Amino acid sequence: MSGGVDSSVAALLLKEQGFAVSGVHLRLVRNEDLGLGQESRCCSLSDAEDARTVSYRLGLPFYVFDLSGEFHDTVVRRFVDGYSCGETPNPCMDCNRFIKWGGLLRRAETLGCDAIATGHYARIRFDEESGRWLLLRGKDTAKDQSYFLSRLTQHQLSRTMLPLGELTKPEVRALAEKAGFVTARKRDSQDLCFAPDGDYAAFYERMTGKPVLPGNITDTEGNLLGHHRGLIRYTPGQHRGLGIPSDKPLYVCGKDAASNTLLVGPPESLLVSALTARDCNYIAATGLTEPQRVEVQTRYHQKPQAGTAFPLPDGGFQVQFDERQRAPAPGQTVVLYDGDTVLAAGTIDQTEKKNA
RNA sequence: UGGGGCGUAGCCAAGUGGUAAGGCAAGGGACUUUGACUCCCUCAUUCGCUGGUUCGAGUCCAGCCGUCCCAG
Repeated sequence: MSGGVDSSVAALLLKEQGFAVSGVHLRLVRNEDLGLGQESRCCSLSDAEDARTVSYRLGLPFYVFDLSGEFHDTVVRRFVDGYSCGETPNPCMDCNRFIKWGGLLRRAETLGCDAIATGHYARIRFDEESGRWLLLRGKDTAKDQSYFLSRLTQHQLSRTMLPLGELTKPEVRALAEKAGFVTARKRDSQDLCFAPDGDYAAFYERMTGKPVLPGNITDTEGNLLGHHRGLIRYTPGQHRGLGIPSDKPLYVCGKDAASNTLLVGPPESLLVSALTARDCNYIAATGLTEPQRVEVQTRYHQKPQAGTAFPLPDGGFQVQFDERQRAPAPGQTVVLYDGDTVLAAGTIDQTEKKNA
Protein backbone atom coordinates (compact mmCIF):
# COMPACT_ATOMS: atom_id res chain seq x y z
CA MET A 1 0.00 0.00 0.00
CA SER A 2 1.68 3.11 -1.25
CA GLY A 3 -0.51 5.45 0.71
CA GLY A 4 -2.54 6.41 -2.34
CA VAL A 5 -6.16 5.83 -3.30
CA ASP A 6 -5.69 2.90 -5.61
CA SER A 7 -3.95 0.49 -3.28
CA SER A 8 -6.33 1.53 -0.51
CA VAL A 9 -9.33 0.48 -2.56
CA ALA A 10 -7.58 -2.68 -3.73
CA ALA A 11 -7.24 -3.71 -0.09
CA LEU A 12 -10.84 -2.79 0.57
CA LEU A 13 -12.15 -4.93 -2.28
CA LEU A 14 -10.12 -7.98 -1.32
CA LYS A 15 -11.23 -7.67 2.26
CA GLU A 16 -14.86 -7.48 1.19
CA GLN A 17 -14.36 -10.54 -0.99
CA GLY A 18 -13.34 -12.47 2.06
CA PHE A 19 -9.61 -12.84 1.56
CA ALA A 20 -7.22 -12.83 4.47
CA VAL A 21 -5.48 -9.56 3.68
CA SER A 22 -2.45 -7.90 5.14
CA GLY A 23 -1.51 -4.32 4.42
CA VAL A 24 2.11 -3.86 3.38
CA HIS A 25 3.91 -0.62 2.80
CA LEU A 26 7.32 -0.64 1.19
CA ARG A 27 10.08 1.56 2.37
CA LEU A 28 12.18 2.11 -0.70
CA VAL A 29 14.25 5.13 0.09
CA ARG A 30 16.04 6.26 3.16
CA ASN A 31 16.05 9.93 2.46
CA GLU A 32 18.91 10.51 4.82
CA ASP A 33 21.11 8.14 2.86
CA LEU A 34 20.38 9.90 -0.37
CA GLY A 35 20.76 13.34 1.11
CA LEU A 36 17.17 14.18 0.33
CA GLY A 37 14.59 16.20 2.16
CA GLN A 38 11.57 14.73 3.86
CA GLU A 39 8.99 15.16 1.10
CA SER A 40 9.74 12.17 -1.08
CA ARG A 41 6.35 11.33 -2.54
CA CYS A 42 5.73 7.60 -2.49
CA CYS A 43 8.08 6.84 0.36
CA SER A 44 7.39 9.68 2.68
CA LEU A 45 6.41 9.30 6.28
CA SER A 46 2.98 10.77 5.62
CA ASP A 47 2.29 8.23 2.89
CA ALA A 48 3.23 5.40 5.22
CA GLU A 49 0.90 6.90 7.80
CA ASP A 50 -1.93 7.07 5.29
CA ALA A 51 -1.41 3.43 4.36
CA ARG A 52 -1.40 2.50 8.02
CA THR A 53 -4.57 4.47 8.68
CA VAL A 54 -6.43 2.72 5.88
CA SER A 55 -5.21 -0.68 7.03
CA TYR A 56 -6.42 -0.04 10.54
CA ARG A 57 -9.75 1.15 9.26
CA LEU A 58 -10.10 -2.15 7.39
CA GLY A 59 -8.88 -4.12 10.37
CA LEU A 60 -5.86 -5.45 8.52
CA PRO A 61 -2.52 -6.32 9.99
CA PHE A 62 -0.07 -3.75 8.71
CA TYR A 63 3.59 -4.16 7.90
CA VAL A 64 6.33 -1.97 6.57
CA PHE A 65 8.96 -3.84 4.59
CA ASP A 66 12.23 -2.05 4.29
CA LEU A 67 13.43 -2.86 0.79
CA SER A 68 15.61 0.20 0.48
CA GLY A 69 18.75 -1.91 0.09
CA GLU A 70 17.34 -3.86 -2.83
CA PHE A 71 15.84 -0.72 -4.25
CA HIS A 72 19.18 0.97 -4.26
CA ASP A 73 20.98 -2.02 -5.76
CA THR A 74 18.50 -2.53 -8.58
CA VAL A 75 16.35 0.47 -9.40
CA VAL A 76 18.71 3.27 -8.46
CA ARG A 77 21.75 1.52 -9.85
CA ARG A 78 20.10 0.82 -13.19
CA PHE A 79 18.83 4.37 -13.30
CA VAL A 80 22.31 5.74 -12.88
CA ASP A 81 23.88 3.22 -15.25
CA GLY A 82 21.29 3.95 -17.89
CA TYR A 83 22.03 7.63 -17.89
CA SER A 84 25.75 6.94 -17.87
CA CYS A 85 25.30 5.08 -21.16
CA GLY A 86 23.32 7.92 -22.69
CA GLU A 87 20.02 6.06 -22.41
CA THR A 88 16.74 7.07 -20.80
CA PRO A 89 15.95 4.56 -18.07
CA ASN A 90 12.47 3.75 -16.79
CA PRO A 91 12.85 3.26 -13.05
CA CYS A 92 9.15 2.57 -12.46
CA MET A 93 9.40 -0.48 -14.71
CA ASP A 94 12.41 -1.66 -12.74
CA CYS A 95 10.68 -1.02 -9.45
CA ASN A 96 7.81 -3.28 -10.45
CA ARG A 97 10.10 -5.92 -11.79
CA PHE A 98 12.71 -6.02 -9.03
CA ILE A 99 10.97 -4.65 -5.97
CA LYS A 100 7.22 -5.17 -5.96
CA TRP A 101 7.42 -8.47 -7.84
CA GLY A 102 10.90 -9.10 -6.48
CA GLY A 103 11.54 -8.51 -2.82
CA LEU A 104 7.89 -8.04 -1.93
CA LEU A 105 6.67 -11.18 -3.66
CA ARG A 106 9.50 -13.25 -2.19
CA ARG A 107 8.74 -12.07 1.31
CA ALA A 108 5.04 -12.68 0.80
CA GLU A 109 5.73 -16.21 -0.35
CA THR A 110 8.04 -16.77 2.60
CA LEU A 111 5.25 -15.65 4.90
CA GLY A 112 2.93 -18.17 3.27
CA CYS A 113 0.84 -15.78 1.25
CA ASP A 114 -0.77 -17.12 -1.91
CA ALA A 115 -0.52 -13.87 -3.82
CA ILE A 116 0.27 -10.21 -3.72
CA ALA A 117 -2.21 -7.58 -4.83
CA THR A 118 -1.66 -4.05 -6.07
CA GLY A 119 -3.77 -1.11 -7.17
CA HIS A 120 -2.76 -1.26 -10.81
CA TYR A 121 -5.35 -0.80 -13.54
CA ALA A 122 -4.79 -4.01 -15.48
CA ARG A 123 -6.20 -7.53 -15.58
CA ILE A 124 -4.68 -10.99 -15.31
CA ARG A 125 -6.29 -14.11 -16.80
CA PHE A 126 -5.27 -17.72 -17.11
CA ASP A 127 -5.70 -19.00 -20.63
CA GLU A 128 -6.66 -22.67 -20.60
CA GLU A 129 -5.88 -23.13 -24.25
CA SER A 130 -2.28 -21.99 -24.14
CA GLY A 131 -1.76 -22.77 -20.49
CA ARG A 132 -0.34 -19.30 -19.99
CA TRP A 133 -1.14 -16.40 -17.72
CA LEU A 134 -2.19 -13.36 -19.70
CA LEU A 135 -1.89 -9.70 -18.90
CA LEU A 136 -4.69 -7.48 -20.22
CA ARG A 137 -5.32 -3.77 -20.27
CA GLY A 138 -7.42 -2.34 -17.47
CA LYS A 139 -11.07 -1.78 -18.24
CA ASP A 140 -10.53 1.94 -17.69
CA THR A 141 -8.50 2.58 -20.80
CA ALA A 142 -7.70 6.09 -19.63
CA LYS A 143 -5.88 4.67 -16.60
CA ASP A 144 -4.63 1.42 -18.10
CA GLN A 145 -1.33 0.45 -16.49
CA SER A 146 -0.59 -2.80 -18.28
CA TYR A 147 2.39 -1.02 -19.80
CA PHE A 148 4.10 -0.91 -16.42
CA LEU A 149 3.37 -4.56 -15.66
CA SER A 150 4.57 -5.92 -18.98
CA ARG A 151 7.78 -7.19 -17.39
CA LEU A 152 6.02 -9.75 -15.22
CA THR A 153 6.87 -13.41 -15.71
CA GLN A 154 4.44 -16.29 -15.74
CA HIS A 155 5.20 -17.10 -12.14
CA GLN A 156 4.79 -13.50 -11.05
CA LEU A 157 1.50 -13.18 -12.90
CA SER A 158 0.24 -16.40 -11.32
CA ARG A 159 0.83 -14.90 -7.91
CA THR A 160 -0.78 -11.57 -8.52
CA MET A 161 -4.24 -10.12 -7.98
CA LEU A 162 -5.30 -6.81 -9.47
CA PRO A 163 -8.66 -5.93 -7.88
CA LEU A 164 -9.00 -2.66 -9.78
CA GLY A 165 -8.75 -4.18 -13.23
CA GLU A 166 -12.47 -4.01 -13.92
CA LEU A 167 -12.98 -0.57 -12.38
CA THR A 168 -12.60 2.98 -13.53
CA LYS A 169 -10.74 5.64 -11.64
CA PRO A 170 -13.92 7.58 -10.77
CA GLU A 171 -15.43 4.37 -9.39
CA VAL A 172 -12.35 3.78 -7.30
CA ARG A 173 -12.43 7.31 -5.92
CA ALA A 174 -16.11 6.89 -5.11
CA LEU A 175 -15.41 3.67 -3.23
CA ALA A 176 -12.64 5.36 -1.29
CA GLU A 177 -14.91 8.26 -0.48
CA LYS A 178 -17.67 5.94 0.66
CA ALA A 179 -15.25 4.00 2.83
CA GLY A 180 -14.06 7.24 4.37
CA PHE A 181 -10.42 6.73 3.45
CA VAL A 182 -8.03 9.59 4.12
CA THR A 183 -6.56 8.79 0.74
CA ALA A 184 -9.79 9.34 -1.19
CA ARG A 185 -8.85 12.71 -2.56
CA LYS A 186 -5.10 12.47 -2.83
CA ARG A 187 -3.85 13.57 -6.18
CA ASP A 188 -2.87 11.02 -8.80
CA SER A 189 0.42 12.13 -10.07
CA GLN A 190 3.81 11.86 -8.57
CA ASP A 191 7.35 12.53 -9.64
CA LEU A 192 10.10 10.02 -9.46
CA CYS A 193 9.88 8.87 -5.86
CA PHE A 194 13.60 8.95 -5.18
CA ALA A 195 14.25 12.33 -6.77
CA PRO A 196 11.28 14.32 -5.57
CA ASP A 197 12.85 17.66 -6.28
CA GLY A 198 13.11 16.66 -9.91
CA ASP A 199 16.81 17.41 -10.00
CA TYR A 200 18.11 14.24 -11.60
CA ALA A 201 21.50 15.70 -12.27
CA ALA A 202 22.10 16.46 -8.60
CA PHE A 203 20.85 13.00 -7.71
CA TYR A 204 23.15 11.44 -10.28
CA GLU A 205 26.11 13.36 -8.92
CA ARG A 206 25.32 12.30 -5.35
CA MET A 207 25.06 8.67 -6.35
CA THR A 208 28.09 8.46 -8.63
CA GLY A 209 30.35 11.09 -7.16
CA LYS A 210 30.97 12.13 -10.74
CA PRO A 211 30.06 15.61 -11.94
CA VAL A 212 27.59 16.08 -14.77
CA LEU A 213 29.57 17.86 -17.45
CA PRO A 214 28.26 20.61 -19.70
CA GLY A 215 28.88 20.27 -23.42
CA ASN A 216 27.96 21.42 -26.89
CA ILE A 217 24.61 21.45 -28.61
CA THR A 218 24.79 21.02 -32.37
CA ASP A 219 22.38 20.46 -35.22
CA THR A 220 22.59 17.30 -37.28
CA GLU A 221 25.11 18.99 -39.57
CA GLY A 222 27.42 19.66 -36.68
CA ASN A 223 26.87 23.40 -36.41
CA LEU A 224 27.34 24.66 -32.88
CA LEU A 225 24.09 26.11 -31.60
CA GLY A 226 24.65 26.38 -27.88
CA HIS A 227 25.67 24.59 -24.74
CA HIS A 228 23.90 22.03 -22.57
CA ARG A 229 24.08 21.56 -18.82
CA GLY A 230 24.82 17.85 -18.82
CA LEU A 231 23.48 15.15 -21.15
CA ILE A 232 21.43 13.46 -18.47
CA ARG A 233 19.13 16.45 -18.32
CA TYR A 234 17.90 15.66 -21.83
CA THR A 235 16.09 12.84 -23.56
CA PRO A 236 15.09 12.24 -27.19
CA GLY A 237 12.12 14.37 -28.21
CA GLN A 238 12.64 16.87 -25.43
CA HIS A 239 11.96 20.47 -26.28
CA ARG A 240 12.07 22.41 -23.03
CA GLY A 241 15.31 23.55 -21.55
CA LEU A 242 17.39 23.83 -24.68
CA GLY A 243 17.63 27.60 -24.44
CA ILE A 244 18.32 28.08 -28.13
CA PRO A 245 16.57 30.96 -29.89
CA SER A 246 15.35 29.89 -33.30
CA ASP A 247 12.62 30.57 -35.80
CA LYS A 248 11.13 27.14 -35.14
CA PRO A 249 11.16 25.12 -31.89
CA LEU A 250 13.97 22.61 -31.61
CA TYR A 251 13.95 19.13 -30.11
CA VAL A 252 16.55 16.66 -28.90
CA CYS A 253 17.08 14.17 -31.71
CA GLY A 254 20.14 12.42 -30.38
CA LYS A 255 22.84 12.18 -27.73
CA ASP A 256 26.48 11.35 -28.26
CA ALA A 257 27.78 10.24 -24.89
CA ALA A 258 31.32 9.81 -26.24
CA SER A 259 31.72 13.45 -27.22
CA ASN A 260 29.21 14.72 -24.65
CA THR A 261 27.26 16.35 -27.45
CA LEU A 262 23.54 16.95 -27.66
CA LEU A 263 21.99 16.84 -31.13
CA VAL A 264 18.91 18.88 -31.86
CA GLY A 265 16.68 19.34 -34.86
CA PRO A 266 13.18 20.06 -36.12
CA PRO A 267 10.23 17.73 -35.37
CA GLU A 268 10.87 15.69 -38.52
CA SER A 269 14.29 14.71 -37.21
CA LEU A 270 12.64 12.74 -34.41
CA LEU A 271 10.73 10.27 -36.55
CA VAL A 272 11.76 6.65 -36.16
CA SER A 273 10.80 3.93 -38.62
CA ALA A 274 11.98 0.90 -36.66
CA LEU A 275 13.57 -0.14 -33.40
CA THR A 276 15.17 -3.17 -31.80
CA ALA A 277 14.40 -4.46 -28.33
CA ARG A 278 16.67 -6.37 -25.98
CA ASP A 279 16.07 -8.02 -22.63
CA CYS A 280 12.60 -9.13 -23.68
CA ASN A 281 9.76 -10.68 -21.71
CA TYR A 282 7.15 -12.77 -23.49
CA ILE A 283 3.74 -13.20 -21.91
CA ALA A 284 1.08 -14.51 -24.27
CA ALA A 285 3.49 -16.94 -25.90
CA THR A 286 6.92 -18.30 -25.06
CA GLY A 287 8.49 -16.21 -27.76
CA LEU A 288 8.27 -14.85 -31.25
CA THR A 289 8.81 -17.44 -33.98
CA GLU A 290 7.77 -15.50 -37.06
CA PRO A 291 6.89 -11.94 -38.05
CA GLN A 292 3.70 -10.83 -36.42
CA ARG A 293 1.38 -7.88 -36.82
CA VAL A 294 1.17 -6.05 -33.50
CA GLU A 295 0.10 -2.87 -31.78
CA VAL A 296 2.99 -1.09 -30.15
CA GLN A 297 3.50 1.35 -27.33
CA THR A 298 6.85 2.97 -26.75
CA ARG A 299 5.54 4.98 -23.84
CA TYR A 300 2.87 4.92 -21.19
CA HIS A 301 -0.46 6.44 -22.19
CA GLN A 302 0.15 6.29 -25.89
CA LYS A 303 -2.36 5.37 -28.55
CA PRO A 304 -1.27 1.92 -29.78
CA GLN A 305 0.62 2.10 -33.06
CA ALA A 306 0.46 -0.49 -35.82
CA GLY A 307 3.59 -2.34 -36.81
CA THR A 308 5.23 -5.67 -37.44
CA ALA A 309 7.44 -7.49 -34.95
CA PHE A 310 10.30 -9.66 -36.19
CA PRO A 311 12.13 -12.14 -33.94
CA LEU A 312 15.86 -11.60 -33.46
CA PRO A 313 18.41 -14.39 -32.90
CA ASP A 314 19.27 -13.20 -29.40
CA GLY A 315 15.70 -13.55 -28.17
CA GLY A 316 14.88 -9.92 -28.72
CA PHE A 317 12.73 -8.49 -31.46
CA GLN A 318 12.62 -5.74 -34.02
CA VAL A 319 9.58 -3.59 -34.65
CA GLN A 320 8.91 -1.91 -37.96
CA PHE A 321 6.26 0.76 -37.68
CA ASP A 322 3.58 1.35 -40.31
CA GLU A 323 3.93 5.04 -39.58
CA ARG A 324 7.11 6.57 -38.25
CA GLN A 325 7.07 7.25 -34.54
CA ARG A 326 8.10 10.35 -32.68
CA ALA A 327 11.17 9.95 -30.49
CA PRO A 328 11.17 6.49 -28.94
CA ALA A 329 14.06 6.57 -26.47
CA PRO A 330 16.68 3.84 -26.00
CA GLY A 331 16.34 2.53 -22.44
CA GLN A 332 12.59 2.99 -22.38
CA THR A 333 10.20 0.05 -22.64
CA VAL A 334 8.45 -1.06 -25.81
CA VAL A 335 5.32 -3.16 -25.29
CA LEU A 336 3.60 -5.27 -27.93
CA TYR A 337 -0.14 -5.74 -27.74
CA ASP A 338 -2.80 -7.73 -29.50
CA GLY A 339 -5.85 -5.69 -28.68
CA ASP A 340 -6.11 -5.69 -24.90
CA THR A 341 -3.59 -8.46 -24.45
CA VAL A 342 0.08 -7.87 -23.74
CA LEU A 343 2.22 -10.03 -26.00
CA ALA A 344 5.70 -9.01 -25.00
CA ALA A 345 7.87 -6.22 -23.71
CA GLY A 346 11.48 -5.25 -24.18
CA THR A 347 13.97 -2.49 -23.63
CA ILE A 348 14.46 -0.21 -26.62
CA ASP A 349 18.02 -0.75 -27.83
CA GLN A 350 18.51 0.93 -31.20
CA THR A 351 16.25 3.13 -33.26
CA GLU A 352 16.32 3.60 -37.04
CA LYS A 353 15.41 6.83 -38.72
CA LYS A 354 15.32 5.66 -42.32
CA ASN A 355 12.44 7.00 -44.32
CA ALA A 356 9.89 4.29 -44.70
C1' U B 1 37.79 60.26 -42.61
C1' G B 2 33.85 60.54 -46.50
C1' G B 3 29.01 57.80 -48.49
C1' G B 4 25.08 54.52 -47.19
C1' G B 5 22.22 51.08 -43.84
C1' C B 6 20.70 49.90 -39.14
C1' G B 7 19.67 50.46 -33.66
C1' U B 8 11.96 47.76 -30.95
C1' A B 9 11.86 42.50 -24.68
C1' G B 10 17.34 37.29 -23.67
C1' C B 11 17.44 36.28 -29.45
C1' C B 12 14.90 37.17 -34.16
C1' A B 13 11.28 40.46 -35.86
C1' A B 14 6.39 43.28 -37.48
C1' G B 15 5.01 48.13 -36.97
C1' U B 16 6.05 54.74 -41.26
C1' G B 17 1.78 59.96 -36.95
C1' G B 18 -2.94 57.68 -33.12
C1' U B 19 -1.45 55.30 -28.45
C1' A B 20 4.06 48.43 -29.09
C1' A B 21 2.01 41.93 -33.87
C1' G B 22 4.31 37.31 -34.02
C1' G B 23 8.13 33.45 -33.47
C1' C B 24 12.08 31.42 -30.45
C1' A B 25 13.87 31.41 -25.47
C1' A B 26 12.33 31.89 -20.30
C1' G B 27 8.82 31.43 -15.97
C1' G B 28 4.24 29.29 -14.00
C1' G B 29 0.20 25.76 -14.37
C1' A B 30 -2.64 21.44 -16.36
C1' C B 31 -1.80 16.42 -17.83
C1' U B 32 1.11 11.99 -15.78
C1' U B 33 2.95 6.05 -11.02
C1' U B 34 9.42 6.79 -15.75
C1' G B 35 11.88 10.19 -19.47
C1' A B 36 9.19 13.15 -22.79
C1' C B 37 5.38 15.28 -25.95
C1' U B 38 1.01 18.27 -25.72
C1' C B 39 -2.13 22.04 -23.85
C1' C B 40 -3.07 26.64 -21.01
C1' C B 41 -1.28 31.24 -18.77
C1' U B 42 2.53 35.02 -18.09
C1' C B 43 6.51 37.84 -20.33
C1' A B 44 8.52 45.85 -23.47
C1' U B 45 3.76 52.15 -19.53
C1' U B 46 7.96 51.18 -23.78
C1' C B 47 10.81 51.40 -28.94
C1' G B 48 19.90 53.57 -28.43
C1' C B 49 20.24 58.70 -25.99
C1' U B 50 18.90 63.99 -25.85
C1' G B 51 16.13 67.73 -27.65
C1' G B 52 12.37 69.53 -31.32
C1' U B 53 7.64 69.52 -34.52
C1' U B 54 2.53 67.88 -33.32
C1' C B 55 -3.68 67.52 -29.90
C1' G B 56 -0.75 63.02 -30.31
C1' A B 57 5.71 59.96 -32.37
C1' G B 58 8.58 53.71 -32.21
C1' U B 59 6.95 56.15 -36.50
C1' C B 60 8.74 63.27 -38.82
C1' C B 61 13.27 66.68 -37.79
C1' A B 62 18.24 67.78 -35.42
C1' G B 63 22.36 66.38 -32.64
C1' C B 64 24.93 62.64 -30.11
C1' C B 65 26.23 57.44 -29.14
C1' G B 66 26.62 52.48 -31.02
C1' U B 67 26.94 49.10 -35.02
C1' C B 68 27.38 47.20 -40.07
C1' C B 69 28.70 47.78 -45.29
C1' C B 70 31.19 50.36 -49.22
C1' A B 71 34.87 53.61 -50.20
C1' G B 72 39.79 54.25 -48.43
